[in-house]
Amino acid sequence: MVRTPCCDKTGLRKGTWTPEEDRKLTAYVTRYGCWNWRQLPKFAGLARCGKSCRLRWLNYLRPNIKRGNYSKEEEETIIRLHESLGNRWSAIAAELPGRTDNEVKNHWHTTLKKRFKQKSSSTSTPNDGKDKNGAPEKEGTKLNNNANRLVISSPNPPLILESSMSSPQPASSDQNSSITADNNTVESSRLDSVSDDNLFEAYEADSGSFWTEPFFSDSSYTWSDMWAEFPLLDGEILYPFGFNYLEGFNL
DNA sequence: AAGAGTTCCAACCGCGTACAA
DNA sequence: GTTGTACGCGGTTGGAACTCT
Repeated sequence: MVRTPCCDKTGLRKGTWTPEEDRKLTAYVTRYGCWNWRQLPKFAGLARCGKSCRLRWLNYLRPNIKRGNYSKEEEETIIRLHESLGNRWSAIAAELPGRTDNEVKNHWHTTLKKRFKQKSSSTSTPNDGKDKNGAPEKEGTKLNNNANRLVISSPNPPLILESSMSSPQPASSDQNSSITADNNTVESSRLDSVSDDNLFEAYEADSGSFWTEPFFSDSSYTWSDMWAEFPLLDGEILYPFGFNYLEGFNL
């Protein structure tokens, strides 16, 4: 699905994400987490609004996203939950591992709705006794929003250090951090020379499951997998908080 | 082959909620 | 209690891909 990229008045890009943007976002989020969606694009070197970054990550780039055909079981689950919850897509998607609310919603509108209508036309009206979302109006159906929220955050939210024009620290307190005091950059040689496993050893050891779980609840998907998918380009330096891109941004 | 119509889905937008100041 | 900020959710849109004529 390709949308013509364009720019809005503020210079922020809109429209289809390029592979380069995807790579930047993925590289940044997997390393530093989503400590602040609003600020993230600046540090990740993306000319996108935070909202757009969040959506792209959650609906497309996030690990373990299941794409492609829906199984019969998944479709039945969607139909069943839609009957009881209405258009609460995030709640429905929560019951379908690897599926996003957007994807579930799209699948409903493109495929299942028609099927459901055909099925129910012979029986009763589907919206009888339902609220504005199409959910049954009964006590206790109001969901706790927080319960359905995907929490992707660092236990140690990165801080912006004014004195050094520095930026949020990596999510772990890695003593061997490759961030240097003077130029605040990651040493590309280190990134280039170490294996993927070594690169994240310290992170995983330091922060344990807290840091990895939100992204890799499926243990079969690892940092190595992620970096294999989104490697740094030849000679590219990943600046931890986007110092190579800060020009033009007012912090 | 080509134009028209339809389908699919990525992405945008607006609103509601949570939370901090 | 009010205001401002950030985030999440659901509705909607736009355009490529696909199908039909």
